[in-house]
Amino acid sequence: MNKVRVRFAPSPTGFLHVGGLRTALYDYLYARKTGGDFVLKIEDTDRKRFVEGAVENLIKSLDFLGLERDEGVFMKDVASEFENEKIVDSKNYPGIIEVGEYGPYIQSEKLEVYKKYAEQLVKDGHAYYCFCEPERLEEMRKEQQARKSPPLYDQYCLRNVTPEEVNKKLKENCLYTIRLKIPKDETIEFEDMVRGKVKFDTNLVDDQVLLKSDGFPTYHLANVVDDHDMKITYIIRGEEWLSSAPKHLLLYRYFGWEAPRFAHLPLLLNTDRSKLSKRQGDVAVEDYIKKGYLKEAIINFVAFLGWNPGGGETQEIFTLEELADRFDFAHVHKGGAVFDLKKLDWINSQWIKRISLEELYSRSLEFWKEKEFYKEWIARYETRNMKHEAQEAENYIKKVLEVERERLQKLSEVGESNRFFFAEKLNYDKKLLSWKDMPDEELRQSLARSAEIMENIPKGDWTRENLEKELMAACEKYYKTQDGKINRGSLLWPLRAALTGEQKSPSPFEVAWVLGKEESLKRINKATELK
RNA sequence: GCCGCGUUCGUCUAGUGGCCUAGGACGCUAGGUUCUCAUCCUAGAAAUCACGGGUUCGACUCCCGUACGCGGUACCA
Repeated sequence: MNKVRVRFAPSPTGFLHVGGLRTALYDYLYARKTGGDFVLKIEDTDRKRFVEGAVENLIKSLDFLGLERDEGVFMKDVASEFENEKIVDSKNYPGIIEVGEYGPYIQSEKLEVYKKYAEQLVKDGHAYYCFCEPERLEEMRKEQQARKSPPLYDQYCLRNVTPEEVNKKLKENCLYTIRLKIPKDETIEFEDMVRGKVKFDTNLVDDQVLLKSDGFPTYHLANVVDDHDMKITYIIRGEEWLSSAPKHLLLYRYFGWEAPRFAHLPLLLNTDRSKLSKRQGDVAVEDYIKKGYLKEAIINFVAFLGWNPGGGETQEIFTLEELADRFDFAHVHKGGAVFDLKKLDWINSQWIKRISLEELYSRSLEFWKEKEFYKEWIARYETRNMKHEAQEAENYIKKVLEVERERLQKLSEVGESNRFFFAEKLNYDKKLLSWKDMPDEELRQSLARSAEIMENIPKGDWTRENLEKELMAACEKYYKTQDGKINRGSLLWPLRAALTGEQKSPSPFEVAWVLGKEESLKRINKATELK
């Protein structure tokens, strides 16, 4: 059996779209699962929609997400990773290389190839030259609409332009296109990997333009030609391509090539069930990264939009490797899936709890750096201008993160609800300190007891565990009621309020641990002096 | 309009003719743990399986039709 070869074929019209990511992901997963090759090619035949920098952006996004490719288009700086492969510089994109023996992997770089194939089709009687002008075509379509008949090219040039006239016009450099001649009265049938048997009546298929008057091929020609050149065995793409599949199948037949298998994926939808669009929220993967979503979460979430591991599996958090291990087309859903942010948020919070503290720190750093309170706090460190201060600041942030991670949904929220960790002084009303309207005297006593306990914990033993142990012991000692219950709030609430100045926060043990002995005692002291 | 594809709790989905008085997850509600918040745990509400006909001893599952949604209908991909 042939090796599985799949490809992701984006057009460089902007950023990586989440729909595109889902397609690329399934490509990647299927290639990994089967031990096949994953190829990246670029479909840049539409010059009107081309966006500068889009190719580079696409590559970087895929790299960032960890969807590694075996072949095709790469950034130049990874050239050294391919030892025994054929590598060429891209003709049209500086800084980009093409790796593999079946290139070019960029459509704009093989224009002559498509032209040659289109002309061969004409020679074989499966395509013809068309000199119709856009205006006539449009009028014709309007008429067909009005007559309620299917909008198809009327084959004017096939019927009325003689071979002699064709030659003459060609010599005169008239603008022309080449159209595919669709046979009449035939049923094109194929087995889609997600939809099963799909049928089309060729009488309703248009004589598609294969070669445009600007010399560029259309998607239909280019796609078929280079999927064949690249020995692609499985075409995984969005459902929007399903209707043009018969044209592609015909092309494979006319060229005498074996057609690959198709898998048409269900669409990603807006909340109103229309095709996912910018209008109703973010569609670029980059936007989600900027909002503080982890790549693991985005991949995890997107993988489950249209696919599931089946068999009563209740676990939903999977790594890329685990997904690759389980992926199959049998469990790809047929219906479109709504992109539900709530679930993404949950998956993201799960991943925030799962990655290492080191990872959490380095990935959240850029978000910290945007916050005013962080900037001010770090500036205070920097004025001290000592080498070890930077390390100290990093350690402090890591402690904050350790305490904060279980309540974080997105990286962008980092520190937001715990600004007291970074404040020079707290602003709060004295009333906040009091637990259930406790009298002043009792409050003073409560804070004094906390302070005393903490004084007695040596700096070296300043851990969350020790703080909790000692403070809890004090609760039992001082605040046990007659019926044996322990009124922990009497000690813990004033302490926590003094430490944070907030109604809600992490526990006093955690806060004191992060703050350190000195700062904790200072804050308790300040609270005591409040009027 | 024409062609194609689809349709199970609000959302993602399990389900491949009897295990389904339809299961899980998110979200929601209630309770528990708890000094507060979050986490965590437990419970609950939530789908007449789009609708109507068949086929079958038996259908969410197969067939036909209808409705609705979406996609395509370009010298865009």
